[in-house]
Amino acid sequence: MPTRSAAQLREEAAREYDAFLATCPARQLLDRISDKWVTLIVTALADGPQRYSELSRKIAGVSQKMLTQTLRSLERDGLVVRSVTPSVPVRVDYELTALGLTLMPLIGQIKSWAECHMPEVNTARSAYDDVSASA
Amino acid sequence: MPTRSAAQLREEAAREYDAFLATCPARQLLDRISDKWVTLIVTALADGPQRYSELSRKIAGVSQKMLTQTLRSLERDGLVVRSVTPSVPVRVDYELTALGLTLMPLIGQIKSWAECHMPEVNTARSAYDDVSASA
DNA sequence: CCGCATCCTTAGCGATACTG
DNA sequence: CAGTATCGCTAAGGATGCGG
Repeated sequence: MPTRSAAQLREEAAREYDAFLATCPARQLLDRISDKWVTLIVTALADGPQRYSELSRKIAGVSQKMLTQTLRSLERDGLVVRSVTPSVPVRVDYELTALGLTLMPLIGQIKSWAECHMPEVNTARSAYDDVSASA
Repeated sequence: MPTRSAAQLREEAAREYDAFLATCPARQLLDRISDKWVTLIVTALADGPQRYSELSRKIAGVSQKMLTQTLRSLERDGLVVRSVTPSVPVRVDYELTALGLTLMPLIGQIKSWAECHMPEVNTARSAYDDVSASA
């Protein structure tokens, strides 16, 4: 049992790590989670445990390779657990861990933001492109 | 003046767009903002308007090319405004727009999460690597 | 100071084929 | 079903040099 609470440890971590520094581990972590496949997989898992094939179907356009690769990195970082049911054929489920659950809502907000603000972005793009074209 | 409020428009947009679909515009937008340089630039601009050189210094490890390129895409999407002061030498400032300000806190949370939960991720990685090594 | 253009290298990623 | 392995390409992105 630590002499400091989990919340205190996180405060210390926040002071110790700085993602603006190129060599800081937090920078690397930020690079990983700032990834489109991570975003889509984590939000897909918001609905609860999912089978590999379910994720594959839900996240349109993801290749086997990227799905497996990204799931592995999420598992390694402790955001996702992989559970194998040794039936025939094999059944594999993926689920967010407690840690993954703390990140999920944040990422979910990003996805929602993209969907909600699409019209404004489209407007901005048209305006920008018009000015560029007339130049 | 629209017959529907901005909030209503966003609700409609949320129903219309789905980032899980590969061809949906919201998917492309999500891909863009799920980018490490976007994350760092937007959070850097949280402190208010910044000069190009300030951003360059603050975001360690970013190349001129990526900084300029990412700023341009953010400008096109209406998240950032670029203002030029025609002095000699030229002074260029970047600032979040109203739209950018709505995204900034969400992205800021992601960055904070990475910094705060680094210890837990490190622990998870060690555990994962140990199991892999012993296999 | 700001940033565009060019070259060039790397590695991210998709497609395909094969296994328990 | 749920992967692993290999090939091959494209595009991201760094380095350098020039221009307003």
